[in-house]
Amino acid sequence: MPEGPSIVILKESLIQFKGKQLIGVSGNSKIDQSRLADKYVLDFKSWGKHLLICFDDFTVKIHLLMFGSYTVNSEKDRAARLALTFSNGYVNFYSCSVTLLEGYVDDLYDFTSDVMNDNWDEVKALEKLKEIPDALVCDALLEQDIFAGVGNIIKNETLFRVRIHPESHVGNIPNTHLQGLITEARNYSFDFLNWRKEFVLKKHYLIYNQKVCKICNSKIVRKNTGVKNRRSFFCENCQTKY
DNA sequence: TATAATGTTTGAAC
DNA sequence: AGTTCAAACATTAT
Repeated sequence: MPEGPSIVILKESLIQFKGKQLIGVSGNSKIDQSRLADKYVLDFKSWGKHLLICFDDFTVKIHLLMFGSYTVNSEKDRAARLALTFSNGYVNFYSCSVTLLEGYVDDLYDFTSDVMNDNWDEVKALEKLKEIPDALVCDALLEQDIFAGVGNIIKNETLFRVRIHPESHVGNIPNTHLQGLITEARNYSFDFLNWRKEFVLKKHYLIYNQKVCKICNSKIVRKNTGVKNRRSFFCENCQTKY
């Protein structure tokens, strides 16, 4: 569920409730649910892995973390964390993080750092990468302040596509390749989005969870890398370590 | 069945 | 005071 493109799918599934008035709010979330009662949802937005439910003077942030889920117009056999009912249907969120943020969403988020957003700014991303030359690129890609929405699958697939070794130091990667990495992070995220919509994401994995390199047939290395210590899959032969 | 995994925050420990 | 790290949360496929 939880990488950026999946949250875009979630957002799109909620368009039917945009502009609608809440007629029911429940769930075991500890936010002040009375704030939502009878309010109109102005919009549903996403920023990276955050789903944002926008009200006039506050924003509800849903983060699915690793295992969160949701249902639209159906139930799960489990208590909902937050259940929102409208005149034309309802959405339930399960085992997720729910936070109420004061203020309107556009004053709270910088959408230029969301790889899925139309306002994604490659130049800013490059500038931010230049500020962390000592970081490993596997960590940098997971940095939500730079690449909001990129998760571990997108990280691995993007690095393989641009033939960069996950343990490369950011400062050692030539500019043209850094630029290519930034472009591909967004590019692959949209492939991810389209494949996930068609339920064919897994069969398109080139490196993630794979055993053998699809280019050179050599054994793919699986190793936890970086200070974030997340799983990386890479081909020593095809990906350059800078 | 035990394990590990698409993630992030928190607070203790150093 | 800044960093590092384990714990916590919770579900599902293998």
